[in-house]
Amino acid sequence: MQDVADAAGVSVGTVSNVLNHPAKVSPATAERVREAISRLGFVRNDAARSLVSGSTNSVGMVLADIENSLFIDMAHGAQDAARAVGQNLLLANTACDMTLQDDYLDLFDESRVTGVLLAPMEDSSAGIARIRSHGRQVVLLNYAPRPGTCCSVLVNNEHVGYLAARHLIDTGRTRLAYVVAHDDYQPVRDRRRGVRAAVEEAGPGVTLEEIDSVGLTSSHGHVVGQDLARRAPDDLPDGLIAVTDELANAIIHQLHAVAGIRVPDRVAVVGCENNRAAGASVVPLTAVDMPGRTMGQEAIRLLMDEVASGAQHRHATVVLEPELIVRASAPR
Amino acid sequence: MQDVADAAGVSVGTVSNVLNHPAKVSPATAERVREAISRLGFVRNDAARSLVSGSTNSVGMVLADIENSLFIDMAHGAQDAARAVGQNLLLANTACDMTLQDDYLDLFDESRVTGVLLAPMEDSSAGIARIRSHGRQVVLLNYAPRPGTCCSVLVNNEHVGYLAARHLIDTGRTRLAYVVAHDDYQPVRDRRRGVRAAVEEAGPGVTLEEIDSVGLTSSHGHVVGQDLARRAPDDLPDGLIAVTDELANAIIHQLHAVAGIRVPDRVAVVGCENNRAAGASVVPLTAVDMPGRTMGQEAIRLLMDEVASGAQHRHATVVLEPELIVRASAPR
DNA sequence: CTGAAAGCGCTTACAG
DNA sequence: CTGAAAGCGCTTACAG
Repeated sequence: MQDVADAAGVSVGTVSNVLNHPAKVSPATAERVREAISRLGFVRNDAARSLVSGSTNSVGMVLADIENSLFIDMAHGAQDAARAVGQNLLLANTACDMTLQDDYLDLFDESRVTGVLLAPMEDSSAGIARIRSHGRQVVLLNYAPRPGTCCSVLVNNEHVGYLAARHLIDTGRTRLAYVVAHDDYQPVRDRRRGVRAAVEEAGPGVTLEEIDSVGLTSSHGHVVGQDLARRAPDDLPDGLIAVTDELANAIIHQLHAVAGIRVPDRVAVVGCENNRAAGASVVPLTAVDMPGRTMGQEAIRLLMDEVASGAQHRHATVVLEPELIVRASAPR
Repeated sequence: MQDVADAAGVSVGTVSNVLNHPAKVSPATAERVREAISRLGFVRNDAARSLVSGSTNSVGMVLADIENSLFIDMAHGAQDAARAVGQNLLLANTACDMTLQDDYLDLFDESRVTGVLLAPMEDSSAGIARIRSHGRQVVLLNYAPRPGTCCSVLVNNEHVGYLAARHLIDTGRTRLAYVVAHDDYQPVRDRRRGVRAAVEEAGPGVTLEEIDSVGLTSSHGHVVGQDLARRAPDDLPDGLIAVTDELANAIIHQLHAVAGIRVPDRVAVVGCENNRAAGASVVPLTAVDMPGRTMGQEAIRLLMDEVASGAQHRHATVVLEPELIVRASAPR
């Protein structure tokens, strides 16, 4: 910066002003300074800048699973909203590793980002409390915070489960099964509640069986599908809800393509996320859609609200409603 | 930091030493300092730190399309390799927007990251040259740089096309079609060359038709599929290569599920990326696999090499070989 | 082993 | 409108 100042025959204060407060500088001087900047290839040092100002123009977003299109959607929405308010969005993927998650929270904390968006897979109260205690703002996505600890954007996951089960019941299915795993993951737990509520509401004509899967991914779904395929025909459910799309698709594959148990004729299947792959599967998947983009946008809005209002900020929770997307695996 | 020093009854220099060079501090003092740090919730200011040291512990990665599992794989590989050398990986998604890409390149440049990994969709020489001229190291992924301008990690995309076509020819298909779009995207162009080479090599018994699609996504594939389905049976190719998996899956869907033209019996189909969705489609997709994780790892390796060797660094290009994954859409 | 001091590259009142 | 100076929070030789 001193070099630029020398080259333009001004002081560093003036160079700083043309960069930050152009109105304070005469046009002629500004022009000379700009010319010097580009001639010398000067790049403002962000570290020094944020050291003085105490803040940055970046929002950090920590995602538990960048493979999952829901998380990608949240990142997209957040990115759009962040840019609209002049913030850059920096992404970090923890791959469900809590140590990594803590590292990234600390990294963003140390680098004094404007704030942090966190979409975790496990309770993260400790990490949140840690960086909040340093004054770093955090908004939680898709995971309810301890009451009053921070802002959050949630989907009504109970309603996700409810919509899925209700659709099956409304289309005449009476023997429902709910395939679930990873019950310590809050959204999963909530969906179960909704499934149960819909079944109870339907009365004694509808039964619910809960099938525990070892995990939430394709390979786990294949196992569940194989088990189901080995059952006596009378033991088969006629409507199945899988807590993730990936699970649903794998089960459909085993049932429909491998074992010849027609979907949806014999078993109708509903997924719970409406991931990118939902429409592309063997039998296009009926699924309850999670509004990822909107979640990301809302999260940025809450974060900027909090940053702007300072001490008088009140934490808020935004709960978005899911929507059923009907496809072939469980038609109308 | 001064607060910590006061609380522990030492100077700030000593506090800095327990953080950075614990060996230089007596155990008792160090303990007192650590206690003060945690009691006061002190967080080291990264900006000040990097202002002094002139560098950071973060690598920035700019991705053109976070929706594409190839890019996600590259991020994963890079993340693993980065952590192994004590670097954090910061991700930025440009959603194929070159303005955004330039913004993020500049952001990482200004924040003095250790280096930048860039996986673009278009020629990015200008941006690369700009930040390289400031001494910022860049490694290009999946896009060949102007010769001698930076390190890069590529896949032999010509061989991708070759493997796809060759597999169809080897399994007895003689009327090949290659569905392509976005020919200004280097990997796409390279794949075409490979397809042509395999067909020429096969001699006059094998023909190749090139079908121009408007774009690379599902909706474009549906259009191509519909057009094909309307053809007279004799006009149909018996082997089809789509330049992306997404295109391939959409075409299969139209042909097989909608129009009743059996895949692979009537038309065998091969995709060119082996994306996450490849195995989950109506007819599981035979595809040429791009080694995304390895690409990310190699990119970090090249970057750290360059950082370590300074002026005497020679740019290198790592070319990884693709591999054919045979599934039902084009069996052995 | 510990402390005092310089300096990293900026921004921001404050004079002029 | 412009310049000189202080200070942001650290790290790093250098004395002691």
